[in-house]
Amino acid sequence: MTSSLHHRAIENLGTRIISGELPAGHIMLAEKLEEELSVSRSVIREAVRVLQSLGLVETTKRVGIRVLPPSRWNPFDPQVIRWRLASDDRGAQLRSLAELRSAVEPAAAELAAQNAPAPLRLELVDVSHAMRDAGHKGEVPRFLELDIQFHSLLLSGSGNEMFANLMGQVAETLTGRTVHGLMPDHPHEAALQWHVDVAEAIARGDASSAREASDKIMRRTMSQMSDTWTEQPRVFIPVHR
Amino acid sequence: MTSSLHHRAIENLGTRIISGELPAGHIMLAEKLEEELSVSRSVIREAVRVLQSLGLVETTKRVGIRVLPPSRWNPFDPQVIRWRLASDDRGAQLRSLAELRSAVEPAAAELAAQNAPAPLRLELVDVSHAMRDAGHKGEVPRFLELDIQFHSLLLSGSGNEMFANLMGQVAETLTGRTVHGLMPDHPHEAALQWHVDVAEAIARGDASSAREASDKIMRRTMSQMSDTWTEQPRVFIPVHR
DNA sequence: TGACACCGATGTGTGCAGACATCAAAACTC
DNA sequence: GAGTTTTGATGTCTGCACACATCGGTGTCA
Repeated sequence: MTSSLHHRAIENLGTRIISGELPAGHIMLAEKLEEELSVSRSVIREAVRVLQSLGLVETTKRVGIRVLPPSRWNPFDPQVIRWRLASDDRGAQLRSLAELRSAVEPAAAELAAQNAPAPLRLELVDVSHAMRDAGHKGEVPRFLELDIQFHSLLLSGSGNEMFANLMGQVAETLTGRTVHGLMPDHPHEAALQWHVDVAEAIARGDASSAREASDKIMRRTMSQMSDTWTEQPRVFIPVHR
Repeated sequence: MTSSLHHRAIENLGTRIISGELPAGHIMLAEKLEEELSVSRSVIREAVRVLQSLGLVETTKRVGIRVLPPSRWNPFDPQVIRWRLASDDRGAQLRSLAELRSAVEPAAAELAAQNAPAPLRLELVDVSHAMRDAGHKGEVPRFLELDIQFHSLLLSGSGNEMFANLMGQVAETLTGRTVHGLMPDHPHEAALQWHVDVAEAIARGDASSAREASDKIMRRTMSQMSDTWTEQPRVFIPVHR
């Protein structure tokens, strides 16, 4: 069902808005969109309604469908993130996600040490050991898979559904990092040990150690990635009063 | 346009799903919804599309409109958060937001110290001083207003649009805390000073001090609020493979 | 006789076309 | 300039054709 007309219309407009092809303030008419995409009124209307709920457009009678500025987009929506990752803003989006991750994961580690169910703790330890092995052997694809699983378990184990929801985005950034050759074949030895430290601290319920080790991982990750996006301009969203 | 039929339909179904009145797995028929809400097909269809994009329902031909379990909801969507805050899950939602905030704000403080534009830094210092005054004088409404502004400026100053987007939710939790009488008339003296410390550290570009002071605020806030939600069950979202 | 694969009937979402209602921007009048 | 009318876009309603997943019946084979 991923190629319904409705879905394709959303994809078409969403991509074009976020890429900047349809700039903020640009006005579209439902009728024009109908013929442009060769679909009926209902398809366009339903698509516009979804884009409206994502903060990408607003509709005004007697005017049309107005494209909204980036400050109005919902930056947490998975679709918006995906579109931004596919646009020129890719670097800025990756940086934002990395910053969010590095803030959240240590907190998730702390919470997981306090709340995670026992089986999850055991699995986390297993995965961390397997990561170390795969890292030593230079098994890149297997390492990536374990890496994703490790961080997913960590976020999920926090028992905070917002943290857990970041699993998907984290997986995408980790995959992207590997695919784009930003990962060495043999991960840093200390980083491997930190993953084990996080897992074992969580296993024994040591919240502050878990946070500390996770924080080390995140700080290293950030410093590794930061040179990729030093050129990305930052966006300061005004405080509305 | 906040009371269009479309909007009311979304509101009606969204609240009922998140409140649990329409449980996961429950199946609705578009036709039934039409007569139940006394609106036409197009209104229902557009509303269902939006709920679908929020992860609240899925549609299957020959079956109907199926309500999805909470693990599929987009926990970052402002509407979903609002509906959860209005439901029995209120406590769990507040806890999740507080945990997210306490993870993000220190990171935002660190980033703001590195990146915030100069005028924003100055305003932050002014607001922190005004907060201290209002706190001493026991001016509760003004303090709340300044508190919201302080934390909004902080998040906005990070230059991370995801952090900045949390302004709305933070404002709502701060307001809720005050309205529900969880805030003393005279805020803790140390907490007032910590706000000033954060602002001044940001003003002079001292990232680690800014983070540290912000961390103190967050840890105190968490320990203050934690007794309110100790009974809330945690939800562990399974890791899909 | 029983198990299993096939296949058509059924019901529901998806997509289409056209009409009228509504309402805010724009044009007009005074 | 203030108030009024016109206009043109979205909002809402309705009837229809189509796609297609599910279910139950039918036929085949062991």
